[in-house]
Amino acid sequence: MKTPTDASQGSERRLTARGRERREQLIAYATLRFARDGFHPTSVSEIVDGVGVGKGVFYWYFASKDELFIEILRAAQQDLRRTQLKAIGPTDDPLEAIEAGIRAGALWMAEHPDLRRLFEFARTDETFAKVMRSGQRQLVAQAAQRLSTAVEHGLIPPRDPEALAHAILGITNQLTMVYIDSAQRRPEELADLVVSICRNGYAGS
Amino acid sequence: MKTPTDASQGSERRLTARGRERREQLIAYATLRFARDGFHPTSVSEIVDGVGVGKGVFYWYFASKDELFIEILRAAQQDLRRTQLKAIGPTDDPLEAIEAGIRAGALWMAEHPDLRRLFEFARTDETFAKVMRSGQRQLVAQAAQRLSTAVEHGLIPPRDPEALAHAILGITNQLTMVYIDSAQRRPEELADLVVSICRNGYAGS
DNA sequence: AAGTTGCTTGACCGGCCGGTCAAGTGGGCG
DNA sequence: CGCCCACTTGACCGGCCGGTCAAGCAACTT
Repeated sequence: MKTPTDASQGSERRLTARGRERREQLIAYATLRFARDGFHPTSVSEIVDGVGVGKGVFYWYFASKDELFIEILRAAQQDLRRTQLKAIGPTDDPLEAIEAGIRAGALWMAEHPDLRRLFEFARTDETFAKVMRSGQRQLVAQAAQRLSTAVEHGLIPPRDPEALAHAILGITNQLTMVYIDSAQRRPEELADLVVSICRNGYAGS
Repeated sequence: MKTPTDASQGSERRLTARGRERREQLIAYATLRFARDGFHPTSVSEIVDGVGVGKGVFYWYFASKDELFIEILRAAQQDLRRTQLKAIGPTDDPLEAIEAGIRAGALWMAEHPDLRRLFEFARTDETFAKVMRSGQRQLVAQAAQRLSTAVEHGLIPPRDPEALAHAILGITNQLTMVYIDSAQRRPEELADLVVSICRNGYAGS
């Protein structure tokens, strides 16, 4: 939060290898607890107890409980976006790119249930909603770009690309929740389903 | 709310007209605050202060903060379901029924932003998630029923009706969030968009 | 050896939390 | 009129919250 150019990292302190390790340990355990019990119900004391360190350790690495949470969110959003871009690769076919993007998104959601739960909560809390909106805007922009290209090439009927991108997001989130958390299907199965419904709706061919 | 068949209510108190009014007042104000500031960050003290009564009044009408929240959720879910059923009416045409259901759902979401926000939070908190799952199951069952009928009549291609119902829910939630909360479009505009995307996906005719 | 700095400890702080309760208050009804 | 009871009050409770800090420890550098 000190370097004006770096938006995502606290990186205010010089850390040794041991320090970086401790930091990651705290992040990992906090992610687990926030996902399982919720952000507000999980206290800082519980986190440090769970890791087996004193309370001061937490405030050595993070300015506050909120800041830790925001860092978890930012890192997860970045990972999702990068995973999606990598999965698409350098394709020329817009339709193929769209499908690959949807599939990668669904797979990421399926494989990161904890982070998904954090996302869902964060959207409902005004303190974190703006972080979520920022990340979601980038994700939607990526997808809308590809959809727009497909419209220009006449590959799909003309429709608001942003609306479609949001719809894809909504389908992915909802179906992941149902088919991964409740019914415990395989991620690939989920991805196929999401792609199919996104493409065709309920009346499509 | 008093009928013994209603599983949501426990031992009720005999309320006078004045009592019922006070109760509704507390529910209304709590809904407002929970939606604006979140459930955990809003204290019981803030609620009674906002209404202008002593703290004991709250616990005269509600057993706990959690119970009040659950009652708000149950009532809202019921209202959504009833609104949807009423909007569909006694139609014979399955496709028409599906579209009317989607439209009514989207309109309800657009017209009840506070309750929508409560729903979103409640899904992320284990204490309330089971209430939400129960309500959502009923909503999805209603929709899946209609979709299933449409498949049987050969009006739409065969696909898992439950998956479609969940997809519709996901699209509705996501697009409402974007087009009502952020961009402030008219509810009817949103409803049209949701119906169109649900029916056709991104590649549909 | 002495100094520097990264890291750790855990008692402590003021404040707020959800919830309780003994003591009223007041409106309707016999 | 007098009583009952639905309703209201607000001080109070034990407990936990996020966050602080003086002090100690450990691993390098000089």
